[in-house]
Amino acid sequence: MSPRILDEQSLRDREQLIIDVAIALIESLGVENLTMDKVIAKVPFSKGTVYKHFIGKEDLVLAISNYAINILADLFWRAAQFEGCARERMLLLNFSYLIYAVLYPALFQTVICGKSPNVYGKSSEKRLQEQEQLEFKLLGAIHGIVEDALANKSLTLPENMDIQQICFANWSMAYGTISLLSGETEQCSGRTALVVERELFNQNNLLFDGLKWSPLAQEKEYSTALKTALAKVFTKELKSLHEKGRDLNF
Amino acid sequence: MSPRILDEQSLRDREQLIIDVAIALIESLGVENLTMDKVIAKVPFSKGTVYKHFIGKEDLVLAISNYAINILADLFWRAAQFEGCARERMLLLNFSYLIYAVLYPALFQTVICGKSPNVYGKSSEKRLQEQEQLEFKLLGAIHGIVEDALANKSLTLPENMDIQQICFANWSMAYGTISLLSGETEQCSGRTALVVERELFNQNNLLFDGLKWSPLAQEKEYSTALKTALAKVFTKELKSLHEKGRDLNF
DNA sequence: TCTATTATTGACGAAACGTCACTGACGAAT
DNA sequence: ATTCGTCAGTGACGTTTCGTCAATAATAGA
Repeated sequence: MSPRILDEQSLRDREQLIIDVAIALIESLGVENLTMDKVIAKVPFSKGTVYKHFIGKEDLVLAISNYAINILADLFWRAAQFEGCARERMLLLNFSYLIYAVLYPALFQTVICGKSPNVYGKSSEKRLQEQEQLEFKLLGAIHGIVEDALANKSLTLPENMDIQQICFANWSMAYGTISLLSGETEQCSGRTALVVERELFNQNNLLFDGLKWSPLAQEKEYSTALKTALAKVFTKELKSLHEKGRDLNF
Repeated sequence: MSPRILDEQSLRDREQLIIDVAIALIESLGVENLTMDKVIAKVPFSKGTVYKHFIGKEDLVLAISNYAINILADLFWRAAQFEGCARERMLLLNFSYLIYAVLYPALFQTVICGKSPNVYGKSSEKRLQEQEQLEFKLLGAIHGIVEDALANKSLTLPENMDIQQICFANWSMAYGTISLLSGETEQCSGRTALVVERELFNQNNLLFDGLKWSPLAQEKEYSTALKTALAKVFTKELKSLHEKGRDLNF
C-alpha cells in the first residue's frame, strides 16, 4: 500500500546530471540551439522523466542560470572575506564578477538568457523564487562590504541614499560594464578598443570616488593592490584564465 | 522582357506593417509568445512573403529591436540639443532613456531580447549590421555632449581615460540601472523600494561627481534643473507618462 | 496575344515540444 | 507465494511552429 521508492538525494543527483549535460550542449552549440530532444538523447532517462524535473525548456534554462548564480555567489563570498580595506574588497568582488564572465562564458550567457522574458515567462514559480533567493545572496555579499565601510567611517552615506542604494549603484555599474563589454573579446582592430577589465577598473574608481569612499583613487595604488588581492584570493581562477590565454590587463 | 514590379517604397511600407503587427502582438501577449504564424494570420500577406523580409522569427525580433533603437535615438538627439550645461544635458539624455523604457515597455523588452544569444545568433547579417549602426548613432549623441563639456572645460579627461571611455561609463551606468530596475514597477511593499528614477538620478550624480564634471552636484540643483528641462524637451512624453499614471518622482 | 520574369501563395515535411496511456518495479497485505 | 495498490519511468503520439518550395498569378514589353 505504500511503495515509495523516491530518494531525495538521487533525485538531486539526477537533476544535476541533466543540468550538466545541458551545459555541455550549450558550450558546444550555444543556448540558441539547445533543445530538449538533444538533452534527452544524451541522458540515461526518458523524456517523461526529464519533464518531471523541468516543466519545459525554459525552466531548464533557468535552472542552469540558478546553478550559475550559485557559482558566482561563491566567488563573491571569497572576495568579501579578503583581508583588506573595504573599497579594495569591493573592487575585488567586482573583478570576481568579471573573472566569472570570462571563465564561464556559457554560464554567463545562460544567466543573461534567464533574464529574457522569453525564459522567465515560462518557468516554474519554484525556480523563479530560487532565483530571487540566489540574487539576494549575491547582494548580501556586497551589502556586507558596504556595512564594514560605513562602520569604519571610510565611507559615509551621501544625503538621500541608504545602504541598499549604494549596493545597487555598485551592482548596476558592474553589471552594465560587464554585460555590455564581455563577449566582445576579439576586437579585430588595433585601435583603442574598450577592454572590459580596464573599463571596469575605471568605473570602480569613478563610482567610489564619487562616493568619496576613502582611500580615494589618488591616495592609493588600487592597481597593484588589486593585483595582489587577485593573486591571493583567486589563484586558481587566474591560472585558468592564463591557460585560456586571457590574462587580465588593467 | 523586364517586368520589374518591385517598388522600393512599398517594400519598406510592407516591412513596417509587419513590424507594427508584431509589436501589437508583443504588447498583448509578450515576446515569449510571439510566433510567426500569429503574425502571418494578422497580416494581408502570405507566409512566403513575410519570410522574404525576415529570414526567421529571430530576425523579425531583431528588426523590431532596431526600430525601437531608432525611436530611442530620436529621444537622445532631442536631449542632446537642449540648451543647458553639458552635464545637465547628459542627465536629461539618461532620463530620456528611462522615459523610453517606461513609455514603450514592449519595445524595451524586445531590445533586451535582441541582446540574447538566442536572437542575435539567428539573425541576418544585414540586420546585425543595422543594429551596430544604430547603436553607433546612440553613442554619437552621448559623444557630442562629452565633447562640448571638454571644449568648455567643465570636464577634463581623467588620466588614462579617453572620450570613448567616458561615453561608455555613462552608457553602462544608465543601462545597468534601467535594465535592472525597470519592469519592477509594482513593488508590493511599503518599504524603501528602489525607485528607478531616483536611483538613476543618484547614479548620475555619483558618476559625474566622480569625474569632477562641474558644476558638481552640491553646486547646482540638478533636481529642479532636470524638471525644467524635461518639461521643455519632453512635454509630450511626460504627458503620456502622466496618463499612464507613472509620473517621474526623483 | 504571347512571353519572360518576378511576386505571391499556401500546402508540406521537418523539428521540437510536451502529454499521457501504458509498463514495470516494489512493498504490503493476504 | 500471490495478489494488489501505488508510483517511477517510458516513448509513441498529437500538436505547434517553423521555414521551404513547387506551383500559380501578375506584370510589362514584344
